[in-house]
Amino acid sequence: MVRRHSPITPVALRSAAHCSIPEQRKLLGQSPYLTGLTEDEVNQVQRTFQQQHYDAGDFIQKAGEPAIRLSIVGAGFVKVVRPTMDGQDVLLDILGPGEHFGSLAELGDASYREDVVALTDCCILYTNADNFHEILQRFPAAALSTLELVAARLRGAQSSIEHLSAYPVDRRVSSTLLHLAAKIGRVHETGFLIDVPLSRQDIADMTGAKVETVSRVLSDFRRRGLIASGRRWIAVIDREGLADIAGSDMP
Amino acid sequence: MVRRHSPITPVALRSAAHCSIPEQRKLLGQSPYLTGLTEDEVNQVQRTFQQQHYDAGDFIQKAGEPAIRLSIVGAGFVKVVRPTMDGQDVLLDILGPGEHFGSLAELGDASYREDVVALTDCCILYTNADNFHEILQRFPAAALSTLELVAARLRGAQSSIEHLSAYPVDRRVSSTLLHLAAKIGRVHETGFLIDVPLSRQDIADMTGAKVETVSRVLSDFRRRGLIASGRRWIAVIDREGLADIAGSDMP
DNA sequence: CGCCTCTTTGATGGCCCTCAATCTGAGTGG
DNA sequence: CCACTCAGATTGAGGGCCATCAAAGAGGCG
Repeated sequence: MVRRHSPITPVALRSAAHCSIPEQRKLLGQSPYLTGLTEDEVNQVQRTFQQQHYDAGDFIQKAGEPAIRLSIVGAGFVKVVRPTMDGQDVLLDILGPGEHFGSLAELGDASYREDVVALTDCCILYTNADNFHEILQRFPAAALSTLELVAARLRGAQSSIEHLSAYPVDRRVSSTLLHLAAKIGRVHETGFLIDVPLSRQDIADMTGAKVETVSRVLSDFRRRGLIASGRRWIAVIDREGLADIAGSDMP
Repeated sequence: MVRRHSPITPVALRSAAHCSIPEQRKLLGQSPYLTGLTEDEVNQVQRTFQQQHYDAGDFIQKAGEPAIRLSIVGAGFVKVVRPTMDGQDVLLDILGPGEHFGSLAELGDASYREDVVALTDCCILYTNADNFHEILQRFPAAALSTLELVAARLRGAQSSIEHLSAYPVDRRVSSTLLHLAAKIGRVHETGFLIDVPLSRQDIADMTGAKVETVSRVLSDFRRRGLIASGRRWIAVIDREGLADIAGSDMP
C-alpha cells in the first residue's frame, strides 16, 4: 500500500544552477534556439547575453512590468503564471532548460502579461529584446529553431484549449500529470517522481480547477494506486491507469 | 427595438475568392509571411505555390490525413476545428487572408490534428511542407515574419486558456464576439456585423460551451440590446456593454 | 516542539450540461 | 409565388459536476 506520509525527501532543488561563464557558454551552445549555429556564431551571441541566479520562489518577471527582456532558462525550472483581476491565477506553462519567456520582440507588447516564478533554484540567461531580434536576423538558423519551438508551444497551448473545452477535471489532471512526468520526471522509489515542487494550487491553476477539487481527484487517484503524493510532491505509479483516464492523446 | 427577424440579408459570401494567377501573385505579395521580401524573391516563392478554390462548407483539410501541406488563406475565411473522440468539437481559430494552417514543417507531425472548413467561398494557396521550410531557410525575412505571426497566435491561444480556465460562459461569449467583430466586422444597418456565417454551434465550439447555453446567453444579450442576431448571423450593437461583461482585456 | 502553510474532507449551492419539445427561417420544388 | 421541409435556434425542466464555504488534519521548518 502506498503511504501518503513520505519517508523520502523528493529533492527537486538541485544545485546545478550555479551560473558560471563557461557554464553559460555551454548552456547557450546547447540551447535549442541556437541549434545550427557554428561555434563562432554562438560565441558572438553569447556576448549579448547576461545571466542571473534566482532562488526557488523568486519572481523573475512580473506581469505589468515593461517588456524589455527575452530570457532563456539556463538551468532549473520556472512557472509562467497569468494573473487575472479576480485573483484566479492561470498557470500557462512550466519551462525548463532551453525554453524562453518574456518578450519575443513583438512591437505592440509594452508590458509582460505573465509572472514568471522560479520553481527551483535556477539560472536565467537574458538579453535585450532588440538584441534578440537582431540575432534572429543575423542568424537565420536561430530564427528557424525559434520558430520551431514557438510552433511547438502553440500546439501545446491548443491541446490545453481542447482539454479545457471538452474534458472533465479528472481527465485534465491525469493528462497534466502525465505531461509533467514526461517532461520533468525522475525515477524514484515512490514511482516516477515529478521532480519539481508543485503545490495542489499549482495543479489547479494548470487545469483550470480549484484546489479542493484537485485534492479530491488526487486523493481518488491515490486510493486507486495510480499515484503517490504528499506535500508539494507527486509521483506517477501507474502510467497506463492514468492514460486510461486521460484518454488516447498521450505520448 | 431590435427585431430578431432580420429583414436584411447579412451576405458574407463575397465573390472575391476568384483565384487567378495575377491575383495569387498579389495575395502572396501581401501575405504577412513574406513581408520584407523583394519583388523578385516573392516571384521565386510564388513558383512553389499552387492554389485552389473552395466553396463555403467544403473541407479543405481533414484531421488524420497525412500532414504534407502548408496552406495560406488567400481570400475568404476558414475555421480550424479539432474534433475529439466524444464528438465535442473545439473551434481553435478562424483564419482570414494571410494566415496559415497545416503543417509548419514540424518533423514529428505525421498527420493533421484539425479539420479546416471553408466558412465562405475562399481561395487557398498551398505548398509542400518541405518547400515552405526551404523558403524559410532561403529568406530569413520570411522566417522572421512567420515567427512573428506564430508568436501572435500563441498569445491568442494563451488568452483562450485564460478565459476557459477562469471565466464564466457569458464572459467568454462576450469576449469572443468582440474579437470576431474586430477581426471580421463590417458596418451594417443592424450594427457591426460579424461578416461570416457562424452558427450557435460554432460559437459554442469556440467558447467551450454547449449550443443551448450559447443560445441562452445570446438571447439575454439580445434582450439587453447588446447585439442583434438571427440564423447564422450576429451583429454587435453595444460594444461598451459587451466589453463590460467581457472584462478589461479587450482591444 | 510549536507554528504556519499546505492539504484533506464534508456540506451546500449554483452554473452549466442534458434531454426534450417547440419555433423559426432559409432553401426547394411544384 | 407559395407551401413544404428541415436544419438551426430557442426555451423549459431536471440533474450533475464542480465551486464555495468551513473546519480539521498533516508535513516542514524554525
